[in-house]
Amino acid sequence: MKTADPELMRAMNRFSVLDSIRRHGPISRVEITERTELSPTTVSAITGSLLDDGLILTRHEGDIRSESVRGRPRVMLELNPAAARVVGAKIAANRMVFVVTDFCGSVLAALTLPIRIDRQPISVIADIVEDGVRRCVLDAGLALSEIHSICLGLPGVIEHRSGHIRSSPILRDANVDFAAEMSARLKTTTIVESDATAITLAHHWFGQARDLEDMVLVSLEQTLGLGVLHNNRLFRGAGGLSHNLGDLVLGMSKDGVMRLASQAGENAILGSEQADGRFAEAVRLGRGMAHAQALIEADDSPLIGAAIRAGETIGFTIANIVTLFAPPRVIVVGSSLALGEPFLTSLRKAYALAIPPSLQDVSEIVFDDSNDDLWARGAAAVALYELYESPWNTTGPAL
Amino acid sequence: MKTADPELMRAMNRFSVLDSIRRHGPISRVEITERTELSPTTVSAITGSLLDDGLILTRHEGDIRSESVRGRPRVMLELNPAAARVVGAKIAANRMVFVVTDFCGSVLAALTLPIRIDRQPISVIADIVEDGVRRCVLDAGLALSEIHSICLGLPGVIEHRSGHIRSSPILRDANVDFAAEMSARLKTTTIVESDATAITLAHHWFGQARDLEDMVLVSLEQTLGLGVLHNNRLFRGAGGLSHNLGDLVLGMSKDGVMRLASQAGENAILGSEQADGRFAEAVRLGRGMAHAQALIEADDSPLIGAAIRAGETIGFTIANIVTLFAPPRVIVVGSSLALGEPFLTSLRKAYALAIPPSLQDVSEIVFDDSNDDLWARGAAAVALYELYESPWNTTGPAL
DNA sequence: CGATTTAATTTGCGACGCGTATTAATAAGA
DNA sequence: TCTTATTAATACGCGTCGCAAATTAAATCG
Repeated sequence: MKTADPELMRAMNRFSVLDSIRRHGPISRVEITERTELSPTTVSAITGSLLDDGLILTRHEGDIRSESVRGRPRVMLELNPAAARVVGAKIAANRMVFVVTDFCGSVLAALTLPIRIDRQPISVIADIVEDGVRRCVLDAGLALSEIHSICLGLPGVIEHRSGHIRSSPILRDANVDFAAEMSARLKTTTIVESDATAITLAHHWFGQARDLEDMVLVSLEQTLGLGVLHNNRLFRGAGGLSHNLGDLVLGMSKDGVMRLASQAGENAILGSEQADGRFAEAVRLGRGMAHAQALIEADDSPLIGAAIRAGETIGFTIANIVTLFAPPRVIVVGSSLALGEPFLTSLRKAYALAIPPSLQDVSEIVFDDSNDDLWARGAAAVALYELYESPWNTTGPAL
Repeated sequence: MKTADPELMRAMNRFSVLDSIRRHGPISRVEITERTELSPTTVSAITGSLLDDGLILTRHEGDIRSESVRGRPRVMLELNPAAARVVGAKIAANRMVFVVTDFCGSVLAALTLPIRIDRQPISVIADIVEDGVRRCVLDAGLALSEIHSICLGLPGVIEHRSGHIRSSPILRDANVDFAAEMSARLKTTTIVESDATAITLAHHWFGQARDLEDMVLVSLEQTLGLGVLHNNRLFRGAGGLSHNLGDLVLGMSKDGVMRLASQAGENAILGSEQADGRFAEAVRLGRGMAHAQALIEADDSPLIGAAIRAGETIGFTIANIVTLFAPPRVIVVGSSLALGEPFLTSLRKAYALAIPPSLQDVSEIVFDDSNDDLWARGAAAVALYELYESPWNTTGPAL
């Protein structure tokens, strides 16, 4: 077990303060005191040290309640955007999205590469990723040496702690130490993370879960992913292993197992339409969902049927997830949301049927169709999170 | 967020030391130093305070390596059994089991009431439970006032934090504040917990998960439960809600949802045999599994078929759990294990098929058919755990 | 019996968080 | 304009913690 010494105590409170500043914009010391329940003294000491380290800035203007308030005005504190920069990336089968963000998580530069990397050997993919990172950093007017760390989000079973990709639908190889590979290439600390986990943190920081400390996110893309926020922290399986919803088994028959991915994955839904040559081509190029959307609006009944079936399956799967994690909110994201009403309605209906009565009021389902940038930004947030947890001068009694 | 002050620090380290002593029997201070990575000074201070509080005892004999070792002999420390007593209970549909344990978790008295309480109103059940607790305490030669706290383990959806039973297959009523009810009746702190969670802690403390800090347990009784140990702690859903495996949905049809409980619950398996009057009677009296075992050994093919189907379903459900939690070990417990080879073989086979290749080596499955006492002891362990976390004299700098 | 070895405690130090008192910076009132 | 009231932030002193080094305790070995 981790041993508790003053240093840990300091680190915890420092994180607590830093997190308050991040979450609640420009914020005064008094308000931090209230939020963290730390004493004014401690807050003052910690913010002082954060200021010394250049992680935060003061601002004298922004006190909202400045009109007709008597005493000394509050000095507002905010993150120093220039304190560090990180790169976040979303790596998917048919595209990569890179962003460079500052210390606040604001995007400085974004780059989308619509490249189909599906099942290329690892070296090819690493080449493309390396290139993307370098270009995006350049676009931001920075040098790679100015980047503190990089986080790559990709689908599959990721072992965050060790940086290994145990398996990913977009890779040919299995069990690759991708973090080490990319760290060596870019000479910058690189971590890998499940894309679903990344977007989960993105929603916690910037999106629909800012107000929550527990939450579950289901991502419906070519791969089906799951992210869990538990007690304000990302919950990963034992050993830091990420979840992979698509691997869930729905049932068994003589021929083998029926997995969720084969029932409600993007390919499964669109696959029902593969007869049409133009459509298949669109799918291959990553435009499948856009096409599907058009077809559904034109009342393409086989596709609508597939969407309804998928929605039903996802619906009760979400109910199962709620049974296990009891989160107050489930956020559903991903390209499959483009299937529109037939899909969503059947999902909601199936969920309502499947959720056990005793959990009926526990969870609300929310849909969110943010763009790819948010995913990449989530990856960046993962990198920032690790930074926040151990701000370089962890020890720093002023001086 | 919890604010970190010296008190928290001390509490953490105190717990760490106490836990070392609990786990590793009589243990010397040096060894605690090694295990906890605390400094000898700190260990000495904390053990001193624990000794003052009467939570631990010294023992001068038990140094194993005492022969032909030069220096000053180690003084062994161990829990003081008399430091506190708690009651643990397992409440099931057709029986209740109570135990009184000492501070080490050793059973001082056990009491089994083979009473069918299925779906009685809450007041009736509370009466029986109250009676059972009182009798068991008496059997241990104690008075209720000497009991520090009580933990009741029962199936269903339990909200541990608030003490509410949101729903339980053995209760007629839903959303009962059972902890408050029993606390008032017994005038002793009473907590409620999912039975699966209780047995999970039992295995962590006394059983097949002593060496692990992550683990998942699946309980197959009349109800299907799940317990998760994550990072040496019990993992409960958001809000302290326990999991209830039986509510998991396997699929949907026009008539409604198909839940795991209806496919692989004890009643579902034995239900296939209800034609036989004698057998139905046995089931009603809680001897169903014993009978089933006999029938299976006598090659009762419909029942064997049911067992195989149930095993298959449980098998891939476990694979799904592993996909989500990636525990190094899954412990399967509960009366359904009595179905024997047909059941276990089909479970293993289904699991092997269903587990995603990338997780093949992650988890091992272990079966355990401990008796009911262990369940009740697990409940007692839950009570003790909360005691350990805040040993009364939380503040106590020697003096 | 003294030297040696290992265990446990004592001592001195630096860091932390907190409570109280103090200083800083503003608005309202005379 | 000057004073007072009010609120924000800091300085100081206290008690606790954990740790490293020194010291004491208790055994074995020659």
